[in-house]
Amino acid sequence: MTQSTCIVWFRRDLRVDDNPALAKALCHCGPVLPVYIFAPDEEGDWAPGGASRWWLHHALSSLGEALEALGLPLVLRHGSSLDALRELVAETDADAVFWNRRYEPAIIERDTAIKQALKDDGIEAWSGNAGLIWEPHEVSNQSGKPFRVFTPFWKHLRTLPPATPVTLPDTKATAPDPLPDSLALDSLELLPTLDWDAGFPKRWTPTLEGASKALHAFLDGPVDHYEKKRDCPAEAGTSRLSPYLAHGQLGPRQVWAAVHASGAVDRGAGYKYLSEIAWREFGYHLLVHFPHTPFEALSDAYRRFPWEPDKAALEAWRRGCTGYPIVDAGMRELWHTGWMHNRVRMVVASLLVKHLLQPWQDGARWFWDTLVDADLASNTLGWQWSAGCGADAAPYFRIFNPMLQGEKFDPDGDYVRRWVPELAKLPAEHIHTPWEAPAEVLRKAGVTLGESYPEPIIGHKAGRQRALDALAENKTRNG
DNA sequence: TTTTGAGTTGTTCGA
DNA sequence: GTCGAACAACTCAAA
Repeated sequence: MTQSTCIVWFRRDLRVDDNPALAKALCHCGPVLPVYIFAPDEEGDWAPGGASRWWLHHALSSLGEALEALGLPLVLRHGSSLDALRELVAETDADAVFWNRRYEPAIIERDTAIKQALKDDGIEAWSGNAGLIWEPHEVSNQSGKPFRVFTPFWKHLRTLPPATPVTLPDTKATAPDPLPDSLALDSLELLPTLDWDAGFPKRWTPTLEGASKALHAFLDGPVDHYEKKRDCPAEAGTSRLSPYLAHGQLGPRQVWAAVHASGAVDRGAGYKYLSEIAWREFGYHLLVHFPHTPFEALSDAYRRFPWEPDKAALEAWRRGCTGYPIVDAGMRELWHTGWMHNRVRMVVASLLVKHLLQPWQDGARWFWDTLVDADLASNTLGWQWSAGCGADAAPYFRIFNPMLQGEKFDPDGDYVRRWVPELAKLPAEHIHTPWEAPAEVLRKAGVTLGESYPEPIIGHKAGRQRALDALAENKTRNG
């Protein structure tokens, strides 16, 4: 007698190792059908942005190869997830669908409905955990409430055993016969039509092999100097694992275990990095417990903040034409590589929401569209933190001084030179403040302010004061 | 029960 | 030049 097929529905867990849904399916005895369904309309206004889709294309290609090696071709579908799953159930006579959970509010709602619908059809529907070390509903403070401050959250996590990676069973699986039709990857049209992504392949290897190499390259060296060098954008001091984590080519459990196995924690280093993994967990904790936060401030006091939306200011920021070199370098790094160094993300965010008084949601949306590591939980947490309106927010008076940040963290100006070539010939002394450079220095460097490079979009002192005034005004309004 | 201290990522000002 | 204080309001846990 033939066994029924089990469908593995891949989503943001585009890997073979440490994949509970795949592992469970391989224990199921019957044929296994891996499927990915591209359903951007179901993402609740957070369909993958352009950079994320570019990565997704390559991640799917890589996953397809890895599954092929197991003898399980990946089937691609497009459109309604429930319809596609039902079609595949019918085509393969499947009796089970397994997947790994996602935590975005719209996806939780969709998946809950799909699970019920499949059960009503008489199909076993099961979801596992591939995306987090500690799931949001397992974690609460002593009052039984969700945490709103990182440090107690992190202290609490350290009292809990971390989930460990799942290993695949040593069983051979077969694909269903006949195999259902698959769309061609290209037909999903995930790659940009204009030539915007030209610089991405130079920076990234968006494959499973690339994920593994990036993890080990980080653990073989940079992790030991992470605490100091992670703030210097000109250096490769950070892990650069975020896009692999965002697409599930690496799971946080794997990263956690690898950091420990590398001995970095025992050497005293590594701990700071693990706390960054915990920040990712904190982002998901907040997203699940406060599901309105991708759209609205967590803090009630910021719901009617006197933002001053200004299309021209927003556009200057997006294009990297604010006249603040460190900010413009960051925005251009983002555009050209789909990624921005974390220190610089804070600086550009501070300028947008404080000096320019633009709604943080506009910045979050631009990051969403342009980051290869776009992740709703981390993006929301980061922007609400910068705007001061979220959990464990930056204090209102923390208004970054873009010149000081540049001088502190890019002292030689190498980061600015790399991404703002029109300033490349300025000496380090003036590279973060070109408007204060003597005329002769500017002339020699070939810089004409207002022509080859803009004047600051707003003076630092004036922008800072306007932000403080808006914050005072907000306090009067709300409270 | 109430109080107290501390909290990712900073800047400015005045001594 | 360096250094400490001040810049809210609220969360959380320990005392």
